[in-house]
Amino acid sequence: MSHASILQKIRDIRPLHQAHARVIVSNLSENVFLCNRLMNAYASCGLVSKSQIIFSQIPSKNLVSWTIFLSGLKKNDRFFEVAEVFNEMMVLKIRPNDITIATVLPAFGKLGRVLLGKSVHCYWIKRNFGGNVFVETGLVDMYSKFGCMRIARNVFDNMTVRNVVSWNAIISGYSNNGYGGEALQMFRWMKRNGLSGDIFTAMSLISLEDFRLGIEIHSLVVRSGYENDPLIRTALMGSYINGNFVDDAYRIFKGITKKDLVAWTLMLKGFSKSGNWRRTLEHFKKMMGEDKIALDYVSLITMLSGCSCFGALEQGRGMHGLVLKTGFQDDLFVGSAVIDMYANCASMIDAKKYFGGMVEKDVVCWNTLISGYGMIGRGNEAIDTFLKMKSSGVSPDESTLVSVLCACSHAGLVEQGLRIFDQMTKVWHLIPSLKHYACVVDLLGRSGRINDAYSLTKRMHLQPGLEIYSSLLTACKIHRNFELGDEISQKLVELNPNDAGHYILLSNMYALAGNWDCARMSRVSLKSNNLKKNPGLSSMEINGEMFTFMASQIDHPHYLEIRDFLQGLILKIKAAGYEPDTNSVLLDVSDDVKRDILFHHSEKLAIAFGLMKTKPGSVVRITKNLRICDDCHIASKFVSKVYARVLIIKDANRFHVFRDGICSCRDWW
DNA sequence: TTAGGGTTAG
Repeated sequence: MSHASILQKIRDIRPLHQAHARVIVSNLSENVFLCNRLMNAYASCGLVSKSQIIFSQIPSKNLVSWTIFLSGLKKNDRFFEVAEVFNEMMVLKIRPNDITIATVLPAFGKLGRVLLGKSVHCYWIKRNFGGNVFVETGLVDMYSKFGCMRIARNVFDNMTVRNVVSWNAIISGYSNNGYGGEALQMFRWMKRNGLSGDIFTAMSLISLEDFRLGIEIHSLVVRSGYENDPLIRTALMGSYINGNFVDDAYRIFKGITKKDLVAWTLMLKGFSKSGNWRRTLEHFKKMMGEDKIALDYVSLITMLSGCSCFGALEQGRGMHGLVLKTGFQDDLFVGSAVIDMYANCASMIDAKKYFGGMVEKDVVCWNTLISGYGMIGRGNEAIDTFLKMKSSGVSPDESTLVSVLCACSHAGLVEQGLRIFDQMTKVWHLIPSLKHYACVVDLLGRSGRINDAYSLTKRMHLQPGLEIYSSLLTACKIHRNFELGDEISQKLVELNPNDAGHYILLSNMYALAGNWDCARMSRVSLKSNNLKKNPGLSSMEINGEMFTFMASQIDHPHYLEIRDFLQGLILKIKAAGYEPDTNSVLLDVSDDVKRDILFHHSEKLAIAFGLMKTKPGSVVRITKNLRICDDCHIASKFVSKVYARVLIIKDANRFHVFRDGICSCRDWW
């Protein structure tokens, strides 16, 4: 057999090294044809560096050498280098052919290199002699990854030849971009064209989370013989987790004989998404212990983001340690997850320290740090960080503006926020989105300029949506503007009749206005629509263990000791001047009942438990899933003074740091 | 030429 045909078949490293040695011994190491085959074989074994060395030593590279080198990089997920090498080709005026183009398009899609992708598309149109199903499918896939579904569809519609891969590209494109209906329509159209779909089609359809498709997908999976395919199973798990059916996902997980990293990581997300931190931790320990799974950057990010959501600082520090141990400290994604974890655990010193130690910082890292300062009410430091970011040469993006505006809003820096908004839109030519407008409405509304906020929503070039009206309604509630509040609430309910939050806000507002009939009516419509209010939960981590408290939860394992402690606590803070704010109880009941409800708020249970179980003088950290109520806010200030403790409470919006009778939010929230 | 898990802002 010739050297060439041997090389084509080799897919193992050892025989490949032997064959390579023979090529060298036979004095053939300058033969382009053989070198190309060698490069291909090395890349297929995952040894891109070898392939790179051979490529650099070929004296007269041809187009095939370049294409094989690019394809090796792509096969090994080295997309950034694909773009670099392709650019080099362009500089050297080497003209790519159809195969080269079909090779690089997916890399451009994954990298989000829109301009580069479009210019290659133009080049291909100019020199095209007819259709090419590989290039066209690559284009459909690339534009789908860019989120440009119109262009993707246009390319797809103009294809003269389509295979199952082309159909999969357009179906997954629609599915990944949130167009479930269109994905389904294309699937039906594909079937009418005589194609039944394969495992890729099934994966895209599974991720649609449309359970009505169940039987159809199931039969497709069975027919294609992939019923037990681990990929199909993990896709199903993901779908269940997105739909909040964690136990169903876990059932599938248990049935997988060889569980890989993706399956393990998915369950981490599932447990933490369902609010079960204890189970998340148990799962993680199992994953690290008995199954000895090596962590990668995605699994690290998943755990870090869990610690961040639950405010689990001790566990978070442990994860930080694992980041260093596994060598991911220079990864940008992991970096922003670490910064976010520290920021969400109210430890800005650690967040800033990690940020400072990063070799390279991208826009997400900066944004994370800015919003971290924002959440804790350190608005000036957020603005300062924003200015440093600009002078360091990193361009702000849409999220930067959201982070800065939020920070200004939390700190009451109205003029500064408005100035930055003005500058970003006029000088940086950033087109404001609904989110930006929602931030500005929030900024104006909180400071009492409700009319300015309202007229902005009428002036802007976009149709106001849920976000804008929610911000307005919150402002109406804070500043007791019941008339406008009523008008806005009606709009919110019309826009989304299934959101319990709007009914609650409306009911609370009527209650504040003393209009108990309307308040009751709003709660009745909540019930008649079968909607449930999210229960208020406060949680805290003590010695790495998470404790969760729900309002009036008398069956809590620590209830009796908490109740006794709480009685003493109330007496002590009352002696210091605390008066229960019964207005915070938006129910039409007697003052005695109101006080009883107030004293059993989840925050107060958590505070009592925290004071009992932690060392005197140490910081008590609590995370609440909803906004902290007025009375708990007042009580926390007294507790911080009377017990000489720092209380850090994170609510749905921001942090409140109570120290010596004062809150860091300066009662601005 | 198509594939499952991931970071910021509300």
